[in-house]
Amino acid sequence: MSAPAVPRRRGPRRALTEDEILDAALSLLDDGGPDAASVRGIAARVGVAPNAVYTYFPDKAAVVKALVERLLGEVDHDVFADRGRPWRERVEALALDLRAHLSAHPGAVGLMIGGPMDGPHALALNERLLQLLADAGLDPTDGARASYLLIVYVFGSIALEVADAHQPGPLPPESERITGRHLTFSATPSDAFPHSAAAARTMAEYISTDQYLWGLRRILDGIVPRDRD
Amino acid sequence: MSAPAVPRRRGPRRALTEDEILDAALSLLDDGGPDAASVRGIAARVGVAPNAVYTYFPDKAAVVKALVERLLGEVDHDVFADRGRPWRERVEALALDLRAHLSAHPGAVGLMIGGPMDGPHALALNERLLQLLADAGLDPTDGARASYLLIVYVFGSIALEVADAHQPGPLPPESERITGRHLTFSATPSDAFPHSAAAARTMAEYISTDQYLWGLRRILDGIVPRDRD
DNA sequence: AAAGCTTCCTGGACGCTGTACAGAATTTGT
DNA sequence: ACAAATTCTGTACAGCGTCCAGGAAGCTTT
Repeated sequence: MSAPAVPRRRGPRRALTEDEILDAALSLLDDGGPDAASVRGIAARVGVAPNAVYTYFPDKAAVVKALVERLLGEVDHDVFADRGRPWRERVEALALDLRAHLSAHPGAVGLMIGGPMDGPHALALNERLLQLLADAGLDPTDGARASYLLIVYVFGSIALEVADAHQPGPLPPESERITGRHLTFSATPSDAFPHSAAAARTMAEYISTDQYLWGLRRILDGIVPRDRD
Repeated sequence: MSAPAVPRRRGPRRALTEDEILDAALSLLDDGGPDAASVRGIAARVGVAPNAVYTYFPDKAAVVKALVERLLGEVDHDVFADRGRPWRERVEALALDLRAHLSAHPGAVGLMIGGPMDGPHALALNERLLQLLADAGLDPTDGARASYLLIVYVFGSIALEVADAHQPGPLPPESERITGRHLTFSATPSDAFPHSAAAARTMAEYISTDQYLWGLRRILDGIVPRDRD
């Protein structure tokens, strides 16, 4: 049973696997941003000639697509599929999980929203979200609409967050980025932009987890109004 | 008074203006997507040698930045600044205006969210949105948070919408894109993805103006709860 | 065991990219 | 008239994605 049972095809053994290529691409992406994840760079990292990559993927776009799929797959755990918990908690868990996974790879976020997310893992994610909103009592149409609203919010937030980083490489800690933004916004001229100048502190925190959750909860309130007292 | 009064600097007259370069860049972007908007392409379009572009902008990133700023500026009209109208209407007008302007240039959307939007026109947009939400009765902190929530939604929606286009060039009509998506989603296996298969119609309409407004209204409801009857 | 077919990887090349450098041409200030 | 400043061109370099031809490796058939 340990035998792969796969009828080995002809020709020399492969020196690599698709996964090793994706590993290399991701680590280059993390270190040096999108420009660093070149076919030549990937090949050098795994120790083959540049064009050997084309044995595993038809072109660079396919590498990117596979990488995006893999990152989406990492999230597909059932952290938020526990149907015993309140549905709001489950949505928040999913949203936080996605943000944590994706902002760990800032260079990949641009690639993700640069093309349609129509792979199997994206579909699986959508399915779970639809299930979750059905559990919340939404009818199928509203559930689907709400699902997309949430997806737009989550990916939009993450995209704007990583776009705020001024250089490639891993994101600095949140507090550091907020401090930097605060320094920038403090220079806002209060005569031309009075509201902006007054809101500098809050604007510095646009990229914070607090703002992320605040916005998410406003959306959930809009989807399923809470009781007022 | 028609005299520019600008003490012409030395050297030969400039053959172009910054705006002509941005025009060329935008039209290339519209026709052939991001790849087509190369420095060489721009230079050829305006009839100069490639490196002449560097007389007007320090590098390509500066061209992109200026182009993004210009597109944001086109929206800065006071369509939504009419403080006599209900604030919800004004937000919807802004959101629709932004979507119309930006999705007219799909190739530019990726460039827009690829970097921080911190130019003067972006700031002006933020200022007006803050003003609008202050008019709605929100306190400064909630107003700023709500402002960012709306920005995330608008730009996230547009980004996902243009990412759904499978080829460069202008977006096909909405109805056409929805039909194409419906064809795709109709193939969803209903055993593995029951909710998705059942919601295929709604999912095809994710990129529609209806869905866009539906999501926007849910967000507005979440920000300022409507009275229930 | 030998021959043949299939597959993998390499060296080299092509056309493209952004951009740096040197020089010729043009206009202004002295 | 001369000097200084500015613009644009020609050329070049390194890097990019990708294609092609060819040698090496290994399974399949004879």
